[in-house]
Amino acid sequence: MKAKNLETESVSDGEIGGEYAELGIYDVMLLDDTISGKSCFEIVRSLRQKHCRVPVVLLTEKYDVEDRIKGLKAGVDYIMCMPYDNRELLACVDALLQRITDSTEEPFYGNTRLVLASGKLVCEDRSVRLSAKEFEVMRLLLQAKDRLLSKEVILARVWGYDSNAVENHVEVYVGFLRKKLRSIGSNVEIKAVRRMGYTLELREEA
Amino acid sequence: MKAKNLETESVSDGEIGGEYAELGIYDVMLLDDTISGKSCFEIVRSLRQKHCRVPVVLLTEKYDVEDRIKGLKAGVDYIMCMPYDNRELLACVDALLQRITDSTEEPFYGNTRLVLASGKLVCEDRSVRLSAKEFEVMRLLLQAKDRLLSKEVILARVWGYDSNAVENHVEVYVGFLRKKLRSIGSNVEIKAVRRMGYTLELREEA
DNA sequence: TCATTTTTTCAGAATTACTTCAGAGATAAG
DNA sequence: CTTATCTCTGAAGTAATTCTGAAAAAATGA
Repeated sequence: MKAKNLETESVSDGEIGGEYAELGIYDVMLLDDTISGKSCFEIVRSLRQKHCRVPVVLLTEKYDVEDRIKGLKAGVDYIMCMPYDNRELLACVDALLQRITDSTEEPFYGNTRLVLASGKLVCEDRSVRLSAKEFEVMRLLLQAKDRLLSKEVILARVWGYDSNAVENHVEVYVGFLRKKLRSIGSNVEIKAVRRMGYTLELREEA
Repeated sequence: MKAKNLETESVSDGEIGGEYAELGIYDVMLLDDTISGKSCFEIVRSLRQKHCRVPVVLLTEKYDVEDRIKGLKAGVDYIMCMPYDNRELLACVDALLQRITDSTEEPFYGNTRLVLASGKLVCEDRSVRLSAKEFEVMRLLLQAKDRLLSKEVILARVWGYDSNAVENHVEVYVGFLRKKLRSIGSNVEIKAVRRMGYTLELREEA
């Protein structure tokens, strides 16, 4: 599902849905109570534990206060009982999407900031323009802060999970970004963690 | 058997199945009553005596209350009569798997914590990055808490039960981890128990 | 104590993963 | 159409992890 003029994709197995969500390529997740596999609560809880903040709407068969509490505790954003009013669902999805688009804070790390409006990487008084792909990769890294991002996830989010891009693309773009970071005297370093992925670190001063 | 999209492996001899299970590389064990070799009860009892907590589902031919009680006492987690409802079996396996997957909390011991997202071992304000293999071994040890882990089990889970890695690999990696634990001032110690394996302990203060 | 077994440590070798580069293909702008 | 920029590709170079075998140290038991 991407922005408005909602594109959707559905899976019937809860486990797999969870895996998809982790890829971080969706904007909102609708969870049906009657789904097979793990319980909805489990899916959400496990997503949250993995720091996946995708908004989740739970569609449930019956109204049960206990369940609702459980759901919310697990990290569900909104719960709707069937039969639900379609307009409410749409409104709710809109509201949740809003939250994302609203979070237009400029991501930063160390002395370096990514200016979304101009697509530039800024460090004190120096700046450098990023290409579209460079921008996407840099944004992901900045949003992850000091968490580790696997190449798989970066590929899925920047190139799309069904593209035929390979991991070398990520490596090449990380190379571009490193050069640009150096060129503006940033103290941010993109560190490769062998077999695990990439993460940001502050450059050690000599 | 791994998470969902269940991978399975089957053996027809109870004795051997028991040995496999002890390796600790399976998530759930389905035991068929009609199996040859030792009785199911024996297998389970012996596993439990060896502190192997792998969830066991017993599939039994006939409904016999006495047997059921016997099974549960032996340490079986769930009993199903044939012909059983596939959905019940799936639900039950799911629930059991859940117990495992739920332990996605960041494992810790003493003053030391393994941060899954960044792949770092953290102790108060100091931290150190682990390599992929170091990470796996440390995670196992932390998850085991103060239970004993044999080198055989560590090998099977980190290197795979069919790899040709030898016990020295485990010894070497335990060495790496000890050095890193010391480097961040952790009070956790990886203690070797001769002929048995490794376990975590708090370092004695002088 | 001494002999034996098991664990620890180490240094170098092998392997695997990452980095870089040069150039080809695409796409967009002038 | 030409030029410039961005993106992709494959190959070659580089570096870090992982493995290996052997020697040293520690534990066990006679």
